[in-house]
Amino acid sequence: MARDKDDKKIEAIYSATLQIVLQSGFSGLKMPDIAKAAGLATGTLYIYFKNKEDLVNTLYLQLKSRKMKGLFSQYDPSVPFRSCFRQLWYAYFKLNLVNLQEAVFLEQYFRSPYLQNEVKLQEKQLFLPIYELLDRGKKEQIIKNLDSELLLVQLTGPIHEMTRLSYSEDFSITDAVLEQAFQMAWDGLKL
Amino acid sequence: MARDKDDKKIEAIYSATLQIVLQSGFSGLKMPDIAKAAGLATGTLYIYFKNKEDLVNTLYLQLKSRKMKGLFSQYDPSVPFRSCFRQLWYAYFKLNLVNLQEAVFLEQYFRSPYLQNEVKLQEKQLFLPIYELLDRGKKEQIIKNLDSELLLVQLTGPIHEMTRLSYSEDFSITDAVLEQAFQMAWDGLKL
DNA sequence: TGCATAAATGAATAAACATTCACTATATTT
DNA sequence: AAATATAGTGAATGTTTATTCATTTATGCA
Repeated sequence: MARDKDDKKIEAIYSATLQIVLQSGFSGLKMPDIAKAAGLATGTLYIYFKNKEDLVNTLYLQLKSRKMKGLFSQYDPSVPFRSCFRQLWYAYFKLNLVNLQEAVFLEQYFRSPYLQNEVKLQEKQLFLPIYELLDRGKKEQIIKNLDSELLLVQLTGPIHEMTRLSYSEDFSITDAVLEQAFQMAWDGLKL
Repeated sequence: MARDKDDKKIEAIYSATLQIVLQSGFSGLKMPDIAKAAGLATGTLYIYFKNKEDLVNTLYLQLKSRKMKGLFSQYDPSVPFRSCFRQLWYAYFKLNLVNLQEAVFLEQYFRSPYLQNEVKLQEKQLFLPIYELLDRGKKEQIIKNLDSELLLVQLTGPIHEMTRLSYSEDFSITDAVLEQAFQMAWDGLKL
């Protein structure tokens, strides 16, 4: 045999891609730029990925699986409703905030020509445990008895928005701010 | 003189651009496609706009001014706080929903290489009357005394999210749903 | 240590795309 | 109705960007 492929290089490519997408969107994403930012030659990208589309789609799947892990790794549906809710809210928030790059990539991916239709459907399953939790809260008469889609929008919207804000502005998200945001989310949903 | 430039053509170009950005994002925006969708020859685009960048930036300014008008045309700060608030919330919602295409364009524009730095600053002024309204609500002890940035996030986030949802899913936004969404927003903010 | 094999390189090529331009069509003016 | 000035056209051109490939470099194995 000979040299092995290098996992660190793959990570470097992913990281470079996310960085560029954050700065310039998908329309600013160029293979030579990715290579440069990853400290590689252009051709090297084609050893690890068949082409640009493959790179983008593989990265998407990668992020999705990380997202899954981050969101539900600590989740325990057996504790009281409000604790569940709080745990998931914080997990979702941190997921988005800590990895703004990834959040922006996903946002852009979903409006790009790379998006495959099947992917769209898969995405919904990711939130299945959350839908279940909301149903439970309605049954236990703790939260408003509204369409789960609407409730979810109310929950994720401010988080996504805040994530965006935290990057462009100098709005620092302290623990206190976080708790205030959670309180507003809760007040909006609770009966 | 001779033929006049045709305002309908400019509108067709704008409309085609918005449509494509909605479907494929900025990275899917190609001059030949714009021309085709607008029912024009490629070259015609260059009669109305210097180049692609000019087209995109001009459209941005256009949308921004429409947004301004739509948001504040009915606004009357002399009525009671909750009425003001409700009026602006609905106005902002309709603005986003009715013109999903425009909302997506703006979202993408702000992550594109076309974004000029000055534009970023101007954008904030657009919301000045809203900041004032929030300050008033805090002073009158009607809403929570939190950072306006945070309050705004809580308000606009779900609206943006819902707008996105309304396109991709078959989630129909009836008057009842709208009122539920408003109620949640209000419950989140009120003291 | 040296051979075999695959990774890595980056200049060369191909493909995609923005832009131009020689030409045509049409409206306005006299 | 002819003259003319400008809009409109789309194939041709130039530029940017994705991809390939001949060559070099590094690694694992005998």
